[in-house]
Amino acid sequence: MFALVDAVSFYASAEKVFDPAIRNKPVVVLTNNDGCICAVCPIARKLNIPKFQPYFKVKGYLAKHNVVIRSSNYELYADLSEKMMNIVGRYCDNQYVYSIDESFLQFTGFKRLVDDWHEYGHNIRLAVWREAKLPVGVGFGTTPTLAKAANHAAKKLSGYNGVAIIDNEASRQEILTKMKVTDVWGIGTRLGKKLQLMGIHTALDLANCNARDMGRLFSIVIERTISELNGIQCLSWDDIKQVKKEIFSSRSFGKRITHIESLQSALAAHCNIVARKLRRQKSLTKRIVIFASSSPHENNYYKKFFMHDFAVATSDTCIITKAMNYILPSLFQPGVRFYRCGVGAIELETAQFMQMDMFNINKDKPELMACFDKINNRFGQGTLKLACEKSAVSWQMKRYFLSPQFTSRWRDIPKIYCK
DNA sequence: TCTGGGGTCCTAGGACCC
DNA sequence: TCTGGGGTCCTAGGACCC
Repeated sequence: MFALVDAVSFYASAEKVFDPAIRNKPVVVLTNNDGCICAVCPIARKLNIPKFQPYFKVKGYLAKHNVVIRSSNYELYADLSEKMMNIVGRYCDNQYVYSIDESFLQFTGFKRLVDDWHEYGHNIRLAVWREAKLPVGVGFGTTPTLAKAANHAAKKLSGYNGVAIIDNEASRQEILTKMKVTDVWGIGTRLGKKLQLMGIHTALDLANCNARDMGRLFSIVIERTISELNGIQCLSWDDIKQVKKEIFSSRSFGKRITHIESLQSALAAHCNIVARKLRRQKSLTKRIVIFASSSPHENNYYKKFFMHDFAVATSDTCIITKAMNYILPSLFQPGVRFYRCGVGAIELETAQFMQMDMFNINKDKPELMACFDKINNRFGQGTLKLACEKSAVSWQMKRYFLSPQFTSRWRDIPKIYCK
């Protein structure tokens, strides 16, 4: 048995945790640079506010309906996420945190312990609400894809009230019939349209297709999805938990950049993030890609990238940043109004089986990096950084509607007034 | 003033090699 | 004289997710 636990519009709910005044109001959260809407709370959803629309296009509509607007407060979300995951983790010895607000649980040998999954799911919901003030949905299923489907039912279909279970043919049919095919995990709008033309409208329609034929027609992904919808497990626990095959860090700037120093500062920050992520999943990279571009919405769209190969795979911030600095002059072009840049680690290998090079001395400093991580994890990211990262003032993202750093800054700590 | 997110994986097609 | 197989790697772009 699998379960998927995730929060109801996590970012919007997180904004409500320390601000009871907005709990009963429509709230939306914007992406970096206040670019698009990325989270819509259930109250705001009733106003038909579309997700991932540019903010400036719906500004007027939001103002008209007194919608509360917040910029993304990642410091806050990261803390609340950790808190939520710890609570959920108490209910299963086998948890995988899949994204900032989702975690998969795998229950093996729980038959004797749990005789009512429904009650168990509600216990999880109750605990998260009581301790973290976050609403979550819980979906149980015999495969990861069915757990995802049940989670969808728990949150979006009427009559489930936050918990849904697919553990027999009746419950499977009932839920899949009520789901649109595009609500299935792995089926997006593009594939959805093609399927509609084939007369496949609901999740059950899709489940009833021949997996092999559909696989030939589309891809291996859809083949696995169909099997999983039929209770045949294709995604093993190890698949879900698999380490990333590539790691990127990129961001658009708060304002356009025209100086090489600013670009260097931003790229150095991305090198740092990528290297940290590599170390966290115990990977090394053999090759990185460094890229920068102007805005695709403007004329003279400029877009460039460069690859760099390492003789010995690495996760060392200093080595990766050095490669970036080497590439930087070729990437930069005077006159271009840079809008975005980033760093990607591709071709990863596990740190456990490090392949050395006979003619190159390994310059990694694992002890230094371990110390670096320890200090930054304890005192906050950015406490220690390379000099060429400088400060982010020239390229920092716009966050006009930022809520206080309730959990990560002393002066923002919530205050309770007693009469 | 002028505005448009970020991350990961898969696939098709071409180049190249033996 | 002219034709033919099969594998790997690279790259751009597509698709999906939250």
